[in-house]
Amino acid sequence: MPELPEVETVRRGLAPALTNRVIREVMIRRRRLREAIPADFSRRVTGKKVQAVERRGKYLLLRLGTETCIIHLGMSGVLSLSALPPHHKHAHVGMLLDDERYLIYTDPRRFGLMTVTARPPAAHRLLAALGPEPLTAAFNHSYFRRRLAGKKMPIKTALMDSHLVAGVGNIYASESLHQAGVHPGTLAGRLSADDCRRLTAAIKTVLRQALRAGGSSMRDFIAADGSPGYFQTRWLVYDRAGQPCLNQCGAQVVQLRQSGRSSYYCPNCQPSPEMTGRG
DNA sequence: CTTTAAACCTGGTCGC
DNA sequence: TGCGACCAGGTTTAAA
Repeated sequence: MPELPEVETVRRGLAPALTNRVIREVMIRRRRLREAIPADFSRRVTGKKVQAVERRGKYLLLRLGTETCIIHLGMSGVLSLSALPPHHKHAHVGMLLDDERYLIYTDPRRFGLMTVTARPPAAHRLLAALGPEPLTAAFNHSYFRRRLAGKKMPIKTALMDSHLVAGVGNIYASESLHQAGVHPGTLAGRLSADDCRRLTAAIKTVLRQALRAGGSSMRDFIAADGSPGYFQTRWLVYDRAGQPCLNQCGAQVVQLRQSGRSSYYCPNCQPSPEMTGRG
């Protein structure tokens, strides 16, 4: 479950090692991921120099001059550097660099993706419809409120829509709602202006905190340098059903299911809208 | 149009 | 010990 902070942590870890490296050879051991790796992927990537490692939402972008390699880690994807070619059962792609190291893509659940585009990556179909980056000024409460207006889906579900805002996943959606004091079941279009303001701020704060902790969310997340990335942060509500709210309000964290996903909230700190006079 | 559910996939856990 | 049921997650596609 790499969300924005984890992907950004991977980017920061890999950028110094990959920038100015030339990809000498590409080894594809398994082509079928979320989408099949294109048949001409190896040809288009081999011999190219990595000019920059960028991120958009949860997508990593290896800028290769005329081409850009687009990588998504899905929920179990890991990028690592190795002295050995890919050999692990779920190591699907290896790229031999000109420093004799391999960039290895491992993804047991194969929800990830790897492709290449010659166009500006922002115009690629995977990125074109993404909402604003949550840590930029483009994502602000007036934008947020306008996009939520009239929506009848729960705010938790809306938060996870990458077309609304890019990079927020299941964990940080719950954490942001908790920090903002908004019940996850509140219909998106019924958030007050102040709710939108607090929630916008909470999303930014929660993501920045996780980023500072080095990316926190994956049970099976390994940072680019091989160290576990999740040990520093503790979530206030996520995965804490039945445990006391860490605001020490005396209530226990409640788990509910929304759109097939688990959500967690504190019934005291995040009162349901029916109880606030706004429902 | 909006919203929801199913699909993809593997590995870990839980109950029997 | 084994086995089935279920859960985790991001995103797209299909269905309602």
